Amino acid sequence: MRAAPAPSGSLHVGNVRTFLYNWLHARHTGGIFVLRIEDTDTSRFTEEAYEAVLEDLRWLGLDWDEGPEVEGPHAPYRQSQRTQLHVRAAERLLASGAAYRCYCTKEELNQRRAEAMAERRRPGYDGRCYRLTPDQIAGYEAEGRAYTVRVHIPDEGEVVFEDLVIGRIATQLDQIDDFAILRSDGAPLYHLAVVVDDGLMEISEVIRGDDLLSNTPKQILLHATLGNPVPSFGHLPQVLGPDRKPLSKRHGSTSIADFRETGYLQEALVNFLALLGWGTADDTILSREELVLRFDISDVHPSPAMFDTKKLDWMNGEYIRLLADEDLTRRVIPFYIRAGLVGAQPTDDEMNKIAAATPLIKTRIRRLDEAPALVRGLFTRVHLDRDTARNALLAEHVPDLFERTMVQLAHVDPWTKETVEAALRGVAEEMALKPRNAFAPFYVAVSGSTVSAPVFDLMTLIGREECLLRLRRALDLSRDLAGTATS
RNA sequence: GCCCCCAUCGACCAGCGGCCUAGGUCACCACCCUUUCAAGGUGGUAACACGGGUUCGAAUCCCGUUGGGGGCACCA
Repeated sequence: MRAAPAPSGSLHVGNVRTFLYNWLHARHTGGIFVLRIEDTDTSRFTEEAYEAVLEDLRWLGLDWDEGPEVEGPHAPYRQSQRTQLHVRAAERLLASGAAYRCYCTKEELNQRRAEAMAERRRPGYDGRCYRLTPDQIAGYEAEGRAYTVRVHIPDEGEVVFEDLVIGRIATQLDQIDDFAILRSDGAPLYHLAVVVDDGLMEISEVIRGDDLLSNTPKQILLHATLGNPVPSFGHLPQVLGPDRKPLSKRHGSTSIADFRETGYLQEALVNFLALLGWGTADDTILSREELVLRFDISDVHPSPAMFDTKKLDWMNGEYIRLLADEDLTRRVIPFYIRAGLVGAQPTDDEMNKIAAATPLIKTRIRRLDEAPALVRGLFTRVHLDRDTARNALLAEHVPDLFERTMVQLAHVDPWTKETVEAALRGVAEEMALKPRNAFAPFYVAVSGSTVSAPVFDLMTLIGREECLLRLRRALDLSRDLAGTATS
């Protein structure tokens, strides 16, 4: 079995899902996975896009057996470098009489299409150049008129194939027009290019988006006239946005690069995407190995699936919790750097804090980019904004609480999480405060927010001196607020 | 306009004629745990689009309706 998904633009949720299903199918069946780049549309496929596609695929861990960089017996693997092969195939079809020259100009075609629409007929090509007499052809040639090359499709009969995910599809030939395979400037068109490449690369299974479903009979016909064995086809339904419309840029960014930047794990993304159109009765979290083992293309849902960010976020959190601390630390560092918490080259002291913070954030983040906010107080003396302070520090007992605690903390020895915690709990008990009232003020004093990593840990990590400083500052602010409030 | 595809909780999947009083997961709600926020635990709300057949029996098969999507290019 050989499969060759062919990205024709930058990687996003939709085409990565297609790519992943190809990959899973190939790995599951022990087949060969070929990567072919369809880069003939230079307006949307630049050299940077090419690099980005390879980088994204590597990041996702979707490796290919033949294709760019690894190469293989069917090189080149970039469609833009294969045009001679396509043109040669077209010439063969022309010579055999399966294809013919069409001298209609674009203007004529557009006009006839408009007329057909107005008369409620099919807007496709009417086949008139197929019926040209030798004299007419000679006339056009003498004029030096440009021509496209079209394949002739008979009106009688039907094309039938068994789609791997949808099932039996039958199409009447009168629904298919004589479509063009070569432009008047000699450039090969899409249908020709894929069919020729699939044939030459001995692709046996074509798994792609269902936007190509209606065009598949054309390609099957082409394969047949070219003398290729016809591959099996499997068409995947669209991925939908939250509004149930096909996912697109309108729905915000769906590019793989952006998911990476936002702190999604490739493991989670792969798992999640695999479940978009396929699934098992019970399990949701499935490792790459389990996916390969259990994935079956014939189990794929024929109906479109909606891309649900909430479930992705949950799953990403699950995968974060599954990581070893060292692994999570390594992955989260770039996010601390980008958030400005530490420099591009963290100091030893910073590295120690980062490592110590990992277990504190592990159950609290769903995306890596959420980490910095939880531990900001570890690295900087966060600003206390007055609204947060007013909510948390204005209560009557706060100044007393802080003062007593500061006295206790001054004597804590050694300075460990246990002793710090004991000091705070001691004061809380002494003042008969509920946990909420006893500890919330410290969160704000130390981290600037009530949403943060656990405060005993933070206090321990920033040290006695810094800790007392921040409490002092919060105490002053608390008194200041109380003063303004009463006056 | 013509052709094709699709249709189970809000979302993703399970279901391939009786195991269905329709199962799992996310989300949502409640409770428990708890130093904030989470994580974790327990429980709960919630669906076979509609109408006809076929059958002893239908979410599962057939037909139609409705709704959604795609295609009909000298785009890919």
